[in-house]
Amino acid sequence: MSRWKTSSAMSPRTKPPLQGSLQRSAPVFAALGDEARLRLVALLCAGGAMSIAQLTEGSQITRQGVTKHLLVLADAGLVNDVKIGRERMWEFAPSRLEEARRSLDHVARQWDDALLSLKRMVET
Amino acid sequence: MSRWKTSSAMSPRTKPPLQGSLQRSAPVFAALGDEARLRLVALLCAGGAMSIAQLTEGSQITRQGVTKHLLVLADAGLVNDVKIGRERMWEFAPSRLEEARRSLDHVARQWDDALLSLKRMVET
DNA sequence: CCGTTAGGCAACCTAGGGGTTGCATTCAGA
DNA sequence: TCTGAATGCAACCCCTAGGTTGCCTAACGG
Repeated sequence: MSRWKTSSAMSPRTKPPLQGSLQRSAPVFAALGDEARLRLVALLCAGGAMSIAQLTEGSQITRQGVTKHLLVLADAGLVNDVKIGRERMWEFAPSRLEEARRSLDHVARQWDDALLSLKRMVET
Repeated sequence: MSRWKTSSAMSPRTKPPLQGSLQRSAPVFAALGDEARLRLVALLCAGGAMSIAQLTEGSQITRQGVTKHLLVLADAGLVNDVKIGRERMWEFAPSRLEEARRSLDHVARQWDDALLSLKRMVET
């Protein structure tokens, strides 16, 4: 039950924040919140599709570890996999990351607006 | 040892990814990767400084839980706290989030570039 | 001076994350 | 058809993230 208490202490006309777009980005941020996974994202982003073995090489962790990270990224919708022969190629999927970017932009803009209206209040 | 194997399978002139700016954003993303914390960020972002009690009210979790989340956000540099009387006011701190935004922009741009050069290769 | 309200501290609990190892499987190629 | 590379699967381990409860402290407001 995610009801919002419309607290009377809040400034008037404050609409309930996070009506969804930000909330939905939480899994994406969680997936990005790990250096190993950030590395994978950057690799796939710059180098196109890669196999697990390729992604593992040059890493500290095991192939199985890499696989798990890839699954996490896939759950978050940040990567897709395609089987080619005995290999499994992983590729970056930009849509969810775009969404997350927009969420951050939205938050930042909200902040700017708040600052602006505060400034206006002070100046008046 | 985060050495990069300059894999001969990679396309030429591929510079080591994540030379730092993205890597440093991992804690920020990790901090944002939780709905409760996203809610806090949005609240502080829109409503200015708030006390712990204010932030707790209308939430599912305990005051202590909120406190812990605030500490996580503070560790990530996303919020600041100021003690006023017996209250402790928390406010949003935009700099780290800006940095994270830029990181995402960078990744997205890298992806666009990769697509572009691929397209160019195909067309040639 | 006293009740009440806002927080801090510490202990505790539980589930899941990150990582590993070992073995089974599948497919490419000589 | 035999060997080896590329994965999949499952079990296991350890530690931390979330979350709670109980109690203690500090400061308002009378």
